[in-house]
Amino acid sequence: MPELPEVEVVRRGLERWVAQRTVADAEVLHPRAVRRHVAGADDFAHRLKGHRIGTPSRRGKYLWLPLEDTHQAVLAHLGMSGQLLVQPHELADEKHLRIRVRFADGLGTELRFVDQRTFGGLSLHDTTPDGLPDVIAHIARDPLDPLFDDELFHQALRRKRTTIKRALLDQSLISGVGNIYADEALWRARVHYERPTATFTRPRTAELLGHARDVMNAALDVGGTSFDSLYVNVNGESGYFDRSLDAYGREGLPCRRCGTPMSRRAWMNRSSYFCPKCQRAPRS
DNA sequence: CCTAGAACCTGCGAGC
DNA sequence: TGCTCGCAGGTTCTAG
Repeated sequence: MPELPEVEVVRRGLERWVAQRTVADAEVLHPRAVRRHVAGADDFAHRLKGHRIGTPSRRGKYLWLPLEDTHQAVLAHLGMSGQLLVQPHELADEKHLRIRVRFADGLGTELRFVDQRTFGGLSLHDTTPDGLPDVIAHIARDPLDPLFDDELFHQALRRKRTTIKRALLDQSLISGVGNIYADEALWRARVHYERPTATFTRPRTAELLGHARDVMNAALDVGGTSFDSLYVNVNGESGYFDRSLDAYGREGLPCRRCGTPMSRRAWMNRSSYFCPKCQRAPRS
């Protein structure tokens, strides 16, 4: 389940292995993987051909490959199970290979988009003057972005009439935080997931943001999180951070701070993990 | 306009 | 053995 740290690891891999290479051709093996490319699979493949890839960028969980000398970029989202792999030509196709990009050079490798559940995909979009694909212009900066505005985020929290975990997952307020890191940051900050955002003071917002950054940076240091074999980085190497998780997936296990058994609650078609003692429920 | 909840998708494991 | 069902979850769409 790639979240921001995993996507950044992938971006770095692409920067090393794919940037500055020219596309020879692209092959779409499953149309759903390019469903966000409205003009269709043939158009997607045709438009990539002959263009050189620039330096990959990322915002939140989106990453994109600029096409040099155009105002367009290939936008990628990994969804829940997507992988971008750089593989030797001769290696057998993965079972869930959806898109293949070949290059016009003698390096002997190709870029593959593999995705079991096809929540993710690739698409081609015009870029804004600052190089951002137009369709993700509404996505907020992520907490690891040097230009993320803490005060702006705090003011947005105060205006909302919702609860904190919902806000953390709202990509228009803050991007790159998924279910796992939301639970981790809330546990570290000792905040219950249903605390109303309007009750947040400036110091409490700052503390929560600090914990979100800490847990993401820790994951980044070890190359991302993985819970099963679905996630591997651009070179096919898994990153393992799961042993370091304090909240996510720990139902019934003792809280690492106070020893109280951790709880799980069904929430928005998924789960929230928290310590019932350290993270007190707000008065309702 | 704002917020809450469902839908999308596929493989896996539990239960019958 | 083989079936059904629940679960995983980021984003987008729809309903209220």
